[in-house]
Amino acid sequence: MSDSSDDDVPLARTNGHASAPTISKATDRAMDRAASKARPAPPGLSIRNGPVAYDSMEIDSTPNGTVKRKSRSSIGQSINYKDGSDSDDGAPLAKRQKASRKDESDSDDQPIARKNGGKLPPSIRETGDTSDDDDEPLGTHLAKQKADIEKTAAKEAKAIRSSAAKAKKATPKKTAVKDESDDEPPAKPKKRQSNGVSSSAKKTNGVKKEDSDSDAPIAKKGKKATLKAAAKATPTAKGKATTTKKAAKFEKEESKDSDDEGQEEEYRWWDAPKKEDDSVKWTTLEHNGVIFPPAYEPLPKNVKLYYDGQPVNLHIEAEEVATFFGSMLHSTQNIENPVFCKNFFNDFKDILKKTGGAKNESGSRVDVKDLKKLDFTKIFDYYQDISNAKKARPAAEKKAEKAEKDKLEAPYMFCKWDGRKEKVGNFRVEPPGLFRGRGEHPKTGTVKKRVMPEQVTINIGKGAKVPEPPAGHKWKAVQHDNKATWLAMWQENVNGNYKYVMLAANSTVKGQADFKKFEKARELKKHIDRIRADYTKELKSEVMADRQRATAMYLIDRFALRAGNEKDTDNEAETVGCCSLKFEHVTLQEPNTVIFDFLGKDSIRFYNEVTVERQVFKNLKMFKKPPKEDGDDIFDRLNTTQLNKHLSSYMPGLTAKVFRTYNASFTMSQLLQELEGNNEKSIPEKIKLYNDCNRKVAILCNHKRTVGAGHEVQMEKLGDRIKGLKYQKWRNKMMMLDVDPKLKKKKGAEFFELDADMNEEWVKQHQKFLVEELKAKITKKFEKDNEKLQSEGQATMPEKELKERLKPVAELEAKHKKENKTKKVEAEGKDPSAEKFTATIKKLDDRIKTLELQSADREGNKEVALGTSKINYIDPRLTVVFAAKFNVPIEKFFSKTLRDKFNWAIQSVGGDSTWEF
DNA sequence: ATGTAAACTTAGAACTACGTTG
DNA sequence: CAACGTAGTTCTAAGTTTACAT
Repeated sequence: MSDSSDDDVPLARTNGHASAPTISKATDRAMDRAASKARPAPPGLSIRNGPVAYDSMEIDSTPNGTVKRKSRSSIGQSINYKDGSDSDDGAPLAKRQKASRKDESDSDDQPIARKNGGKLPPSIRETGDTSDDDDEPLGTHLAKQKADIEKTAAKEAKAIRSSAAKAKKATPKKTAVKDESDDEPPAKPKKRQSNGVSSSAKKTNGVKKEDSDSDAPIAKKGKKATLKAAAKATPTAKGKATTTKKAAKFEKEESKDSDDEGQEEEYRWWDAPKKEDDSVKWTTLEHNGVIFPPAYEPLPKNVKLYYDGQPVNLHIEAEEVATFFGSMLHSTQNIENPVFCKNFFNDFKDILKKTGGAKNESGSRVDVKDLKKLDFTKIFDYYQDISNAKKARPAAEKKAEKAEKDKLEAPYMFCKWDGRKEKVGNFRVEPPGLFRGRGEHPKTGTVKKRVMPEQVTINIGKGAKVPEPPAGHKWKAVQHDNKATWLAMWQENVNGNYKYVMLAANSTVKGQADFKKFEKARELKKHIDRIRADYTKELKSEVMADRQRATAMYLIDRFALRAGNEKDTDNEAETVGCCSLKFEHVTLQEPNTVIFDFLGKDSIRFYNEVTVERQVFKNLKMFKKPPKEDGDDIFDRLNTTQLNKHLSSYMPGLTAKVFRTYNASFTMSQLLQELEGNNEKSIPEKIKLYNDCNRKVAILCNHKRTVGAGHEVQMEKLGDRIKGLKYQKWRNKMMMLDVDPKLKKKKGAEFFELDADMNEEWVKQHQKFLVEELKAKITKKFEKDNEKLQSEGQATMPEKELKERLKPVAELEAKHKKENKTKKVEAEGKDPSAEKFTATIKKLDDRIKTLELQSADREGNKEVALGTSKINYIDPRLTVVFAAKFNVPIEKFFSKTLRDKFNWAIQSVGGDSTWEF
């Protein structure tokens, strides 16, 4: 259908080509008819993500003139500013071959030729199973389970939902306890309030006691899990009679009810009744502000920047900028990135201009116009030396300094929030430096300026003492917004982003927010059936916008994509999420395989081959219909606002991101459930099982990490160690034979053969290695002993002694020689026996097994980051329950900080292993 | 409706501490 | 008992979402 760009309905996005506003039945039918007759594979994830090299993209996008967003050659690319030296191939994530995927990419959405008839891509077969309706990212088995569970859950949920809704409607509304309303000036407009500037304007309207709400309708019974704990702690929040406006303001109401016996004792908010209005975050707030980074320390006279071989003098401000670059010469990743260099150099030249330029020794101006002629190595070395010296200092000194630092920071570490001591997260103002944007960030390398107090806004309780700004300075503003949780804020100069000082993860506010997040995800369980049914229907909507929305929801639900806000392409790296997917990010293969390949958040590559429901496939094909081409949006009639608005009609607060939480936690819950029956296993094994589940979730969420350069080497080392053990095992077998030659018959010749992955060549190599190792060990010991003697003022041992000590080395060599020649191994040890050797072999076997396990584990793990999902997506209560059920101490899963962060989960679920997500 | 400021969560890399093990 | 690797922390960039302004 010709050009569709001229339609009445406004487009969600205005770049590039648009799709028609509606889809006629005829169009749909035509697509169906033309479609391949191949039987679609069951929809579902085909766990085929990862591979494919990432080097250049062959198609260099063909920006279609008009577009205002510049479309780059999508993914690929990875500019490889790798470590200079060897710099391999530049593929960022290591080796991976580019999948052949010969791309019928473009052709496929065209005239709908039936292309590869019934041939299914291999990945589809992997998903096996023919159940066609419901499914889940983690394979069909899990999928079915999920479907079942949900069906029932959803049903009862529906009942609960409707009755609950009714009940709610009646009471809580009034509960809102206005109070607010009569306040006059918007003492606290919900948000917005330009940088606190307004603060002054604010009048002291009596912060109408919001307390009153706390005693409102305690209708909410704590969830049952809470009950027993509640009994013990029972805060009786309602007892808070008073609250005469001002009275409560700064007084701790503690005095009254506070069951917080131990003053400082932890506030068990999870046992407390829920507040229905949580927009007010605090009533009193005291803190000490922020710590500014130390002032710049000029370089010593003898350390200079060089230009064109000549040392140059700089104004101190320019010098500081020079050190930003100079101190990171080791970071080839940045230093070799032309964008980084260009941005830095521009900024550097600016500051030079502003500060009088660079001067040579005789004081005349040096025109700095080529970055390549700048030599920072002196600066670099200087900082290296300093850091080395620092590291080398005696422990005591280090400790002292640490203590000093701690003392300095102590006042900032905690704040007083509603009278309780709470930990502050990031009280340090970010130091100046070079902005390190990720991926192809257009601004990477630009100077991030020093933040001055004049840029910092303080948010603090009305009656609290305002922290002193550094001498001679003042704050940008001081405000008292109790609907905000931050203590201080400033705007960074590079991108104009806001930076906030907030509380630490283990604080009450953060904990409550976290709890809320997971509860919301759990609530989604109750609506998911309806949502899915709806979008499934809407996949066929005649309204393009609705059809796109439904399709996007499908992708978000099924494949855990992020929402995908629109980005400012010339000031940010080009990454996408669901709503911002572009033509080139999705490849379609008949009959129903979709290949996603794009850069997501943090420029992390998302590569996934999946099978989808036929209708989804058809829709995507439609959304890619010509004249759309590279650079055009797939969902041109959808944006995240529209999507979220629709979602929230299903459930208050439902947004795209909730699906990720839901999916991750739900999946984890299912996977852990499958672990029932492993109770007898050892603790390490159970941990491993848990981690395996964790890993699957991480893969689902596409949480990656770059594999360190050293990893390859280490894997090899590990492999060698395993082989070494296998070799020892073999030797032991041979020794058995030496003791009792008859065993050969008994056990079969095969038993005594060398492992398949080793040959004589390798053995010789290994023997050499063993010899060297022994030699090194002895020599080292000798030297050490000598050193010791020397320090004690005694005579050192002569070389002769070393020779003597090295005798075993020669013996070992001889032994090897002999063994190689005779093909036999003489039994070692005193009274050797076959039994003894069997025992050692068994031991060796065990070690080999663990090492192999570890090796596989590490390999599988190398580019998957488990932490992110554990910290942000998996409901911690799942882990707590698992730990309890399987008798594994929670420390095995949660580090100290995580235990603090998830204290609410640990406490509220406790030993109760019946809790379910 | 749409654009934008603001606020808060999520994210991987860099740095540091710490337990293991040769 | 140092050296090493990894696990845990810190840092701050990069998302999402909300609500206000227009």
